[in-house]
Amino acid sequence: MRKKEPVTLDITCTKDDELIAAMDTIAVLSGKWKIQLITTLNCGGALQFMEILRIIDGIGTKMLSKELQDLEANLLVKRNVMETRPVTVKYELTPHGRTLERIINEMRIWGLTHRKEVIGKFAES
Amino acid sequence: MRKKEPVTLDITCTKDDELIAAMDTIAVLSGKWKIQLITTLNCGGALQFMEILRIIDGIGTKMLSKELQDLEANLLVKRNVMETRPVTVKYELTPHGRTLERIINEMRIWGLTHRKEVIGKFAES
DNA sequence: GGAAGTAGTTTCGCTATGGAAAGTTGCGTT
DNA sequence: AACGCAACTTTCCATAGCGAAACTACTTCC
Repeated sequence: MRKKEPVTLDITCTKDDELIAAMDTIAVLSGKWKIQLITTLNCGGALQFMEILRIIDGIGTKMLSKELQDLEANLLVKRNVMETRPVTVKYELTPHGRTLERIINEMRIWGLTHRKEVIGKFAES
Repeated sequence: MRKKEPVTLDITCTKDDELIAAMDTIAVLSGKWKIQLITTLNCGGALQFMEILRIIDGIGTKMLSKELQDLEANLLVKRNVMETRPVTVKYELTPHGRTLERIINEMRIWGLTHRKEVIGKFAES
């Protein structure tokens, strides 16, 4: 490959900073179970670990634990240890986590139109 | 792990189908260079392979080639072979590809508020 | 004939992601 | 003392994603 002296485009329509912000959003929602987990908590309210495990078909303890920790680190999910016997833990979306509903809804809508677009062009050929 | 008889939630607030649609959107935009590539084409119009290679700092020929093929398969990018000597190829967003601008913008906005949220809480502690 | 430019593909290797299964800890019940 | 249950963690393994570098194919310029 050639040596590339970085080209500073005169067409600077998106700042680097804003590009990274969009990529951050993707990063937060990436991972096989994130969207499903967020929508489950958005619909079901506060749920226990084992409850989520039974609701989300196919997920295992390791991935559920990891995905919950990811969301917690991003302040999207709150972990509440209940003083029951035996101890149970409830997970719920934070107010910040609930702001994801809007963008996930947008993704849902775009995904549906995309599907129609692709199926449509596929039928043409 | 326990045997899990799949639980059909009475809290059925999101249909499976719609969940998958949102995940499709993530899938289309996943990959290290997708967002940057789409915004580059959205801003720069029709660009040659080598032009993109020089604009997007850090990308290599293999990944650029692959990411362009991914987008083309999803009908988001059109590949135009120009009858120049030597042959050049121009890539540009399709009308469908341009519909991504809206959702990427939403991601950009959410990403910025998310950054403030996380930095804010971090400063608290 | 050799260098250089466009547009890729191929190979090798590393790291990240994700799954299955078993192990851990701390209670409470029988 | 043994079993059960919640909530995890750990280990092992397979696949996927990504990058650097080299290689291919074609053409034009010197």
